[in-house]
Parts: sequence; C-alpha cells; structure tokens
Amino acid sequence: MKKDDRFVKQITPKSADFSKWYLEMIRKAELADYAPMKGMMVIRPYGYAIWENIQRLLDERIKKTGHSNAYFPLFIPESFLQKETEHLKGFSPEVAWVTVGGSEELEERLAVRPTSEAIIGNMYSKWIKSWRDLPVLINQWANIVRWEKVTRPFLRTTEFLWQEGHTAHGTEQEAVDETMMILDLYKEFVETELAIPVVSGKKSEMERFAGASDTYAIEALMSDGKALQMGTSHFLGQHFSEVFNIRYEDKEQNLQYVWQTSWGVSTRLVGALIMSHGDDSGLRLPPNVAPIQVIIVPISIGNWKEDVLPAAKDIERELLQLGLRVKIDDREEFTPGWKFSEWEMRGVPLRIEIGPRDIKNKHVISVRRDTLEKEQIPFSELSERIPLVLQDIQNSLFESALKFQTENTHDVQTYDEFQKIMDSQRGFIKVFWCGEPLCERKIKDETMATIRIVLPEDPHDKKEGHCILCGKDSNKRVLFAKAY
RNA sequence: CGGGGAGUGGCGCAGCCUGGUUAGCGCGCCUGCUUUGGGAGCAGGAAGUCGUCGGUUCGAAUCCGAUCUCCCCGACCA
Repeated sequence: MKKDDRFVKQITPKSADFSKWYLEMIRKAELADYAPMKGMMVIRPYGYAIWENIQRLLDERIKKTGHSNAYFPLFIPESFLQKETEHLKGFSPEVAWVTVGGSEELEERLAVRPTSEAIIGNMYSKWIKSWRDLPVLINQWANIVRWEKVTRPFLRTTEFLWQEGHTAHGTEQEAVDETMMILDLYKEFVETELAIPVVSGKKSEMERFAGASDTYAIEALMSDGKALQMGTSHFLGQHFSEVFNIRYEDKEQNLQYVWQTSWGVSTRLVGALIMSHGDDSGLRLPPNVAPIQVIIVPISIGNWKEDVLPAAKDIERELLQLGLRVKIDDREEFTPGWKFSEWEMRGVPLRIEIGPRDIKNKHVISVRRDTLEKEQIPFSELSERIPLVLQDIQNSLFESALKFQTENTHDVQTYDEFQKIMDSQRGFIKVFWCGEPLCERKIKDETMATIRIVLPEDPHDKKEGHCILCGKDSNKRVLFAKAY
C-alpha cells in the first residue's frame, strides 16, 4: 500500500522506521505506557487482555500435560542464589536486592527473583523423599525482575510477567523427555494461537541458561529480519539437585539426586505479536488472542440509534452466543470512518459495518483486517460465516508469516555471502558450524549474528559440511541471526 | 556501561544560539449547532511554568552544573 493510500494516518509506517513504528504502536494502540522508573512499563487493559488470552490458552495446555500451578515467594535469600555457581554468575549482574526491611538492615540480602530455580530447589528438597513423590510437575505464573541495561517495552523490561515450569524426575531420560515435550508444546502453542511460525532446537554453549545442562528454545523471525527468542526449555541435569540436596530413595533403596527441568515464556510474546504481524496501518492481531475479535460499527446516519443500533445489538448477541469476543462501537462523538481507522490500527481481526442500506438488504459488510477484503454476509449466515472467516484470518496470518520466514531463511555456502546478508536484509542464515565457541564469537563480532539454535537433524538436509568460518569438517547445522 | 540525540498543555512540535512584558502552533479535549457509508465543518472555550534540583543574573524555557527519563548506535544480556 502506498503511504498516501493508507487509511490510518496517525502512525509512522512500519516500512519507514521499524523501531519508531514499534514504539508508537504500543502507545497508540494503548497496549502499554512508560512508567516513571527506568525500564518499567504499565501494561494497559488492551495489552493485558492479550496477555490474559495467552495465559488462558497456554495454561490449558500446561495443565493438560499434567502440571499444576503453585506460587513461590518473590524474594530469594542471597545464599540460595550462591549455591549454583554458574547460575549466580549468569544472573548476579542483573539482580535487584532488598537490603532493608522497614527501618532495619537485613542480616542477609534478599534477591528479587530473576528466576525461581533456587527458591524452588530449596522447597523441593523438603518435599521430595521417595520415588513415590516423583515426578513433581509445577508451574507458576509470576513477575520477574532483571536489572537490564537496555530495555524496550515488552521485549526487555526490568520487571516482566511470565510462566515458569519447574519439574523434578527420577531419571535423566524422563527429564529430557519433559524438556522436549515442553519445547514442542511451546512451538505448537505459538504457531496455533499466536500464528507465529518458529524454529526450535538446542542453544549453543554461549547462549545456554546459567546453570542448565542444555537449553532449548523456540525462535521466530520478526519482520525486520531480527530473531526473537520466544520461549526456552532447559534440561537442568542434576546441577540444582546436587546443591540443594534434592534426593529420593529409589525402589532399590538407593539415594538418588533428582533430574530437573525448567521452562518459560513471558510477556515478550506480546512484543512478538506486534512485530511479526503488524503492518503500515497498525496491529494485526490473530483472532485467537485478540481482545476484541469482532468490532461492530453501526453507520450513524439520521435516526441511527433507533434504526440501526437495535440490529447491531442483535448481531452482537448472536455472536456472543457463539463465544466470540465482540464489541459495538456506538460512540456518538466519532464518525464511522474514524472508527474504521481506529480499530484497524488497534488490530481487531474483523469489522462488521451495518447501516440502513444493509438492514434493508438483510446483510452486513464485513472487512477483515489482514487483507482489508470486504464481504457481504446475509444476516441468516452470520453464525456460520463469521467463525469461518476468523479461522481463515488466523490461518492466513500464520501462512504469510511462514512465507516471510521461508523467504528470509538463507542457505549460504560462503562467509562472504553470510556477511552480505547480515549487512542487508538479515534473516535466518543456515550454515555448518564446527562447534568452537571461538568461531561463534568471531562471527558475532564481525556480523552481529549469533547462533540462535543448533538445528535438529533433518533427513532432507545435508549431514556433513564445513564450518562457515574456519572450514573444518562439521556435522552441526545451525541457524544464525541477529537477535533482539 | 560508552558514544550520540532528546525532554516545552494529552500527542507531535516551534521558541533556546544572540536571557527581557500575557510561552506559541497543529492535532486532541470541553460546549453548542450542523454533520456522519473511510479519520466532518463552523463558532466559542479549558488546559502548560518549560523533566527535576541547584547555580549565574535585576531578570532564566533560554546560560552553567548535577540528576532522572526516553530514543538511536555499540558493549552486555535466561
């Protein structure tokens, strides 16, 4: 769409300045606002409603796979964090500390949780005694604080909301299986509900979670060619069970350390929604998580409150009965045209226009946000048609994001090509890598790209090749990208 | 954390260099009337003490210092 043809004129087009567009979207669509303290934001009702939908849809899946929710304290004694050396090293630069309670200096500082492995490890050591106590499958929805130097709304904030699962198992295999099951669950969830295609795989050593044996992640390509980590699933091995002494007696009466996992996704997903689907006119929210799925705009002409509004309300009632999230915009102070633009900018998937002409002809005009296509739907077919259209929008948002991802995943042969792509349109770059952190480091220094994931084996792909940088023989296919 | 830019009614900005009466403009907001099928028009009105603290000066949005916050680039970052 040419700039001049855009109906929505109050925002910087995404194509003109991606970063500015992103920040404007958040504020103009009223997803969030800056709080007065550095790096902190207020999630406003419209943004929070998206998070609530994410929570609900993910929570269902977490419970369906046998996990239960619980809640652990916000504060963690310093000594707990210190137990796992790598964990401490990884997090200490960004921990916020409580040193005073009321007017009294604390004997031991308390960390505001940057993640909960330590406090949960401590509790698990009390709860787990026998093989009969296993597995422990607990999830918590919580807030997290990390004192980040550079922050961006939703993508990296000082305080954020997330879900963190923490499980303990009797065997290594069981914990590994859990790690992978959750990774798949995340992938399915994000692709189905957020309509964002992701790639999943293991993290390189450099990107591994502090204290984990292995970290797996789902990564998505944003429409500016940068990758965003959307969720992680960690196989913790016995690192935490050893230091927190989480042991159980097995059937043979041997004391064994448990095997653990932890995994999480955060409010960052809201940022991902904005960046993957948004366009020059604003947000394009997938129906499954959109706070409002259908906005009904009555055409306010003449005696519209008596002629048009009742019909609009009938339609609202009918759609509500289908379980849809519907709203009528009956504000008198705005013209229909204004409302069209407003809801377009805010990303509502489907708009229904109804005016005197439509009532006479017993149909409505529906306009889908993703394509801006208009369609006449007879009153009698609304209940049947609207859910289908919404599903189609959900699907086509995914398809177009997938197309973008495919078109921007480059299979390159030379480092020269690699550098050229990173200097221009970016995207995912698929190459062989020798496994040396030194090569990874050098590539990062020269191109800003990091290994997002080590690709799982794919029967369609070559198995052997040469490291893109040093040329050594390699059987590791990896995905490089510039990360958020 | 380093380099650069910026904070002036709700939003976007001008004024600052070369201190000087009531700090302007557009959008938005309020009231009224006319309107309403892709961001309506006219008339009237309200709202800022110039991020914050301190300094220079007869006088500071304007000069100086500190500090907070935001943006961009980099360093760092489950």
